[in-house]
Amino acid sequence: MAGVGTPRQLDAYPDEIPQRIPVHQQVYEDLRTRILFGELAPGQPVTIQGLVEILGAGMTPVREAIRRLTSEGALEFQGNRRVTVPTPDTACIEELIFARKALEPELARRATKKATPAEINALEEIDTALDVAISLGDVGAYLHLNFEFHSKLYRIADAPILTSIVESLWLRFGPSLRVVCGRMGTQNLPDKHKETLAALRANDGEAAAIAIRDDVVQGMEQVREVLMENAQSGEMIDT
Amino acid sequence: MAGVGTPRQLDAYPDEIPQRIPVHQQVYEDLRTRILFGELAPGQPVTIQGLVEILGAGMTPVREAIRRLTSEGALEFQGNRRVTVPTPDTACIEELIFARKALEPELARRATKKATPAEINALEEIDTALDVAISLGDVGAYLHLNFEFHSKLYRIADAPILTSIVESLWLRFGPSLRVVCGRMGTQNLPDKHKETLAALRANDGEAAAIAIRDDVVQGMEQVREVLMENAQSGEMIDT
DNA sequence: CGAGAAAATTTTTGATCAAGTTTGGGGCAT
DNA sequence: ATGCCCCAAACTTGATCAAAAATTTTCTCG
Repeated sequence: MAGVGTPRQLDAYPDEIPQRIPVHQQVYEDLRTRILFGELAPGQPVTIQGLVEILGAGMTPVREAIRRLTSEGALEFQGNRRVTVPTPDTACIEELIFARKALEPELARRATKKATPAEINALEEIDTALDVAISLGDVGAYLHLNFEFHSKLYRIADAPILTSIVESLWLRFGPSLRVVCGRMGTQNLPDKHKETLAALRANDGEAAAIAIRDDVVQGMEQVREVLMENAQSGEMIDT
Repeated sequence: MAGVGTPRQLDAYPDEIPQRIPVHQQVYEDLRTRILFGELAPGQPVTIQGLVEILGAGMTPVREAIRRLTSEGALEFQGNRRVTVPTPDTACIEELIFARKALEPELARRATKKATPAEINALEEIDTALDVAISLGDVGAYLHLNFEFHSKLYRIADAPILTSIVESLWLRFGPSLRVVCGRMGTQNLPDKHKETLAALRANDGEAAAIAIRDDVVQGMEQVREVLMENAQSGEMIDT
């Protein structure tokens, strides 16, 4: 169906800007989003031909997207030719915590120096929407908005290399975040966004760094807890 | 004197079971090595069809390798469909210095806890070969051995995520390292490998962390200097 | 009449797809 | 449980189409 007729335009958006986004890029973004927000569960196998069918794309673009995501740690070679969404173990979580604590406070520091009032307001809007999502128990919206808050902060920091590293870390624990929410709901998910916003407004880089560090630690602690529960119950089924 | 410095030989036996390494993997490793050791200069364009001809591989595997390396920051999209070896600017070097200082000392700390005497001896052997390469002015051997020293240290640390991040940082400044050597030779390239080895032997994680941090800072300072010289002379030609 | 710029043509390169080949693994028989 | 066979999925290639760069041509103006 998707390949029939004029190959000029993909069927989704008929009258958009002629900004030809390549198929491999579209597939990459689609898959990345799905992984980041837990639409693909940890351990789930990802096949090339499966994606070819689902997405209606050719084999080469799908292949490229998978390689890219594998490179970023969002997918994992499972030995022989097989690719899955990785299931992080305790040691991985340890590493993720260390890396996030080492890098994200610096991004907050840099963001503090560069943020304009308009940008801070935009961040606050996201955080307000986030509170709504939490009170409604809307897990999908929570995950999207939480990532958007941090992602926007990184973009303000204007540090492309650090940002790309940190976002690749998000891809590694993203699938686990939905598991966390499934386990403990959205109610018990405290964050330090208010403190971060206050520090940005006060132009206090150190306070922002501390707020983000606390936010990271809190979040990752919960991932660690749920992961260890899963590991215990998983051992009874597996092996 | 490459004989001493190349313990890397993969398969000494031509008709052994070939372990079927996929072409896309081979292309990836080949290209990665070339970038890491400066065989491709910063700014140099990298074309798919060029690689297809040079490497004698199909189009799809080459494409996959390029996507992977782009993802790791070893290559860069240059606007419209074109890919080049990136030329880092001052801001990039700043970020690289920060990230390396934030992550590599921790790898040294972890390596100290895990290193066996045999592993430390292997590291020392590499460092000895490195000294030989320096005294001979063999830039290629120097670059390979220097990377091998650090890479082996990371592997001892047994932290796959941190290691993959740090190695992707190496890919970003690798091309510049050869420029550094071309500018100032191998004589004035001090390192802290002796101090690192001593700390490993003394099982002193903090000392190892400090030694590696100093090594990183020294190395990156030189990259920064050469980069700034190049930026000045480049401005006169450009525009 | 010549020089420079804009337009058209050629050429090079990137993007996508579909077909052929190989391989790992699950299922079935022993 | 073990070993063989078949199939589905991965790997690879080459062809085809589109887009951008390079080159040539042509037109206009001084």
